[in-house]
Amino acid sequence: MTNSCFAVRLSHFLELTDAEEKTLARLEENRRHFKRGEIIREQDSPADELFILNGGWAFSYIRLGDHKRQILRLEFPGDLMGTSSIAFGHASDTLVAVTDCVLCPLDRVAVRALFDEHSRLGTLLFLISQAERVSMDDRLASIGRTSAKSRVAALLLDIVVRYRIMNGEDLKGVEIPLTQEDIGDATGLTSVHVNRMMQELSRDGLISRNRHEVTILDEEKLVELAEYVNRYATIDTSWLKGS
Amino acid sequence: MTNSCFAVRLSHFLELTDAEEKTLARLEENRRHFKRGEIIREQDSPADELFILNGGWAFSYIRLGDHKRQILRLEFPGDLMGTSSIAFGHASDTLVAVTDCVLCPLDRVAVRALFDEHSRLGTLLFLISQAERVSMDDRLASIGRTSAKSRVAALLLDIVVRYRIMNGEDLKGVEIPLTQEDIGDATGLTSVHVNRMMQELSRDGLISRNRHEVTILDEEKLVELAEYVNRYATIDTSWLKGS
DNA sequence: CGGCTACTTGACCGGTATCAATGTTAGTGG
DNA sequence: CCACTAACATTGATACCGGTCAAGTAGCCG
Repeated sequence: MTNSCFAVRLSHFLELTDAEEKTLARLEENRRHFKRGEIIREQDSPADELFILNGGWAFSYIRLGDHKRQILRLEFPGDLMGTSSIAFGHASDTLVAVTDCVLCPLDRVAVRALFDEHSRLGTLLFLISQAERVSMDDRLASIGRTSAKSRVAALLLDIVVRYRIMNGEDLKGVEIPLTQEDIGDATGLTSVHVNRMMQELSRDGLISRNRHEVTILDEEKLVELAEYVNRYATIDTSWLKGS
Repeated sequence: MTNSCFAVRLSHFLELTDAEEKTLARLEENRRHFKRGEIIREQDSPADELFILNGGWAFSYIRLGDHKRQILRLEFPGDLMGTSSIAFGHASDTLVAVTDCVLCPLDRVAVRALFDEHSRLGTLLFLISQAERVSMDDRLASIGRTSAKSRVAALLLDIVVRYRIMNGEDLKGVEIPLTQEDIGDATGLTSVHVNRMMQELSRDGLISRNRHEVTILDEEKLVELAEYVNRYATIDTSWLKGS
């Protein structure tokens, strides 16, 4: 029995062999804890490690000159984060714990060993990184080419859809531990305007809000408004089947 | 002597062994030609192949409802494109030839074979895909959090910087075969506003324009305006050295 | 020469940002 | 449990960036 978050995630894509599971479990032997709001790793700092997020929410962001910030990705348990240090000797983004978090650091040498010893897992990691790239493509299109309201809708949908992967497919409501300023930094808006858009979404009957909990009331209309595509539903790993 | 575009690109990162070079060269045995403006692959069409771009410029885009388009990436010789089909059985984006192009298609089986037989190359592909992701992160920040003028400046800089990789580091001017509408779709602006911003950049003495050729006059100021980071310059593959 | 397609320009509009004030909630220490 | 405080959410007034619409111009290719 493994309690490797990463192995659980990967097994959603592919049935893993015992050897593969064992290797993955070893990656999570070291654990590090971070408190809510704590910075895990600072942009531009030297970094040759990446992290498996074992518990909690985190996000990454890029800081631009004087007070501008772009949140790049929300990270959920099972996500591999801080992967930019694979390509650079330093961090291209800042990682911050949204809630209390448990992380498992690994270094590049471990990544190389994984690719050398379990090329199928390496290929799977490559596949997943491509899927995440597509997800970033969608975000880019959302921010570049849709209205404020659609962008907020798309972010909320993405959160719910990803939350479901680990917590059950029939979930409608999520406690979102982000401030409206965070949501603004993720969608390229101001917190003031995020507030107005969320009120409009409520008024339209697409969502309801209670404190930080957001519930999807009319998912179909929300998907249409956001022009959202659920990529996670169509991932195809058939060509990796059979070790 | 190889004429594999891809091998040349990868050898910028790492000194390749003969066996690795030979394997890469085999990937480019099939070539397919596309004319300027021709669509290589349509969004949502079934697709289990990806392409090495051997010659010419191409780009990928996502189409959103009624007439909205987000250009995702410009592709230059040596780039691997259409990689979304690795994770999905279909294309998440449309690929189009900007100029006449030569492409080498490969399928997912070939990718898996590459990872199995040359895990170091697999790791390198993973590394490169992470570097490209960071580059997308920068674009996201540019579009989400900077002004129209900065976005156009960032796109121009990115084109010049990437063009230099294959064509010489001292280049200042590039013939850009994109319409202003294309540039708008890449930066999240309208063609009309792109036009205004490019005129401003000229007026400010940062660039000069002659037909479709753009010349960088004051790179330092342009970098500052765009808040541009040249990631290509800091890629670190030292941990892959030694097979 | 004619008919595209793309670029340029100007007038005007609307969506989102900005600024500022107030209300609300969560956290802290007494 | 309450008072105090800081952070966050909400609301309104106003400004401005970039979009929209429309017309005119310039290249380009048959």
